[in-house]
Amino acid sequence: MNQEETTYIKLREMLLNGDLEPGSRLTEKHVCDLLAVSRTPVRAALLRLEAQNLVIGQDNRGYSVCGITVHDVWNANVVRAVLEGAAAGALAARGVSEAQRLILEHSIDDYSELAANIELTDRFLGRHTAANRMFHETIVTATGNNSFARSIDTLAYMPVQISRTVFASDRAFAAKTLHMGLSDHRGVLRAVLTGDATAAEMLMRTHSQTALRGIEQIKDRQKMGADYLAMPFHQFLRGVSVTVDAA
Amino acid sequence: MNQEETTYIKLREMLLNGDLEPGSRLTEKHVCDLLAVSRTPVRAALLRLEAQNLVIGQDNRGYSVCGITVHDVWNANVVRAVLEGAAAGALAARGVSEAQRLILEHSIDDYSELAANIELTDRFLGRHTAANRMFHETIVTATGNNSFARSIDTLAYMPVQISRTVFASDRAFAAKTLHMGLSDHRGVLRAVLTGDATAAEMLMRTHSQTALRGIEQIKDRQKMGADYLAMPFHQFLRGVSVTVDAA
DNA sequence: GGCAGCTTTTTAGTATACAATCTTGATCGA
DNA sequence: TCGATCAAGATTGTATACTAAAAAGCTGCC
Repeated sequence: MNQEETTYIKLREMLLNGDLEPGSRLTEKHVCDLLAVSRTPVRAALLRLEAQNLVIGQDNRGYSVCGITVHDVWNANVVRAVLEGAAAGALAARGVSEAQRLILEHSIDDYSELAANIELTDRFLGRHTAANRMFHETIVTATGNNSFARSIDTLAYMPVQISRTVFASDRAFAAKTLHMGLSDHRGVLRAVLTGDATAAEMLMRTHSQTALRGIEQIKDRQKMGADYLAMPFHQFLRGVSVTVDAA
Repeated sequence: MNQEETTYIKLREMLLNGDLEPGSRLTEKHVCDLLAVSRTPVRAALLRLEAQNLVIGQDNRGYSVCGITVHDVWNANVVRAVLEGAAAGALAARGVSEAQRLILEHSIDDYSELAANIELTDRFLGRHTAANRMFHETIVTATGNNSFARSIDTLAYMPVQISRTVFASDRAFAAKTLHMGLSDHRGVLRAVLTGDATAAEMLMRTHSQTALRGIEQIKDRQKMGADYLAMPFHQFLRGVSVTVDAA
């Protein structure tokens, strides 16, 4: 793989992990030394990261690390839920093809199997993420309006991280979320298939808010204060003890 | 201004104008010759344009010009309307500050003045765009959730172009749109101030769909076939004869 | 005449030298 | 002592040479 790509990926990883102090300056030379590449791939990586609001650049002044707080992720998920809700509504109004219906039903079958036999293994978490993702992405892409997909892509990354972390950290919460998620998916699909756009939108929006329940669950369990929303997101997640059984 | 910025702006202008054949390849050297700059600022500009989906890059193969059809703009505006609707709903639920209320009312006053005395001058169109923009942007930013603003930013550019073009091309349509727009804004503000989130969302979503009426108006007036949605957007707009009175 | 394989050419990826700009700190004067 | 001005250093902006890889063209064989 070329360096432009690896530089981008490594730097993004560091930013999302919180390895770089939020708000601190990030000079090109600093990144060059850090990753042992020349300035050209570094500049490319920084431009891409700026478009994703992970860093912010000022003219002739280089870049600063954007701090992402719990509140930012909360806000992003609110918007994501709105968009996924609208996509479900649009899909109900438009109607689904036979192939799309099969994919949606298949993802629900997978999900159902998982709900019947909960484990806290990496393998299980991976299968759950895949089934969940298949349902959500199919709803969105099946609308035929790729503005939905593009807008959601930039918002979904962290909310999905939450779900996975909370799942892995609390068996009871995982079980509850899994069963509710299953019934949510079924409800959305029913509304979509019967062409009830209003119901589909409302159900999907509510369902996609689930990540916010995950945030509140973490807050309560860790006995965090009311200012937890101002915490750097990576720090918030890092506080959660994850217990994954051996697969 | 530095070349990185001017290169980006000029190239974006050309892409949005349709000066470059959609689907055609766009090599770095080609752009260098076109704008008489070296490859460094060109690469930066292309990376930024790729993030906005105006060009698409393949590994080791450079970039291609993304063709934007009328359908793409239609889809973008559907999503924009969803987001602005949700923002209005969120704002109604959250409540507005005194300062925000004043700005919204002021923008409506401006709008009202314009509706009372319609002209088709550049100056008038500029004032209308400003008043309209002030209302929409304030609704969105006042939510305090900047994920709304960021998502909408990437979607609003072309829909706004439509409004302006249709306005300038048809006095009767302009008058109708202006009066409806005024009453829409008033309705949204009333719902927001009374805290009726459901009404605010619905009214704002419907209102933001106005650009789609503009598209249909152009289609009908130009007597275009059913396949107008597949047309390149710039070509679609270029077909509209704009008649602006001397200011 | 068509096609495989080689060669040439084009083009993106990378590194780096140099220029322009901004920051920082020191020095001089009031 | 405080402030202004200038110099030195750091950092981004720009151009360009070089490298690697892919596309295009060519040649000779079947």
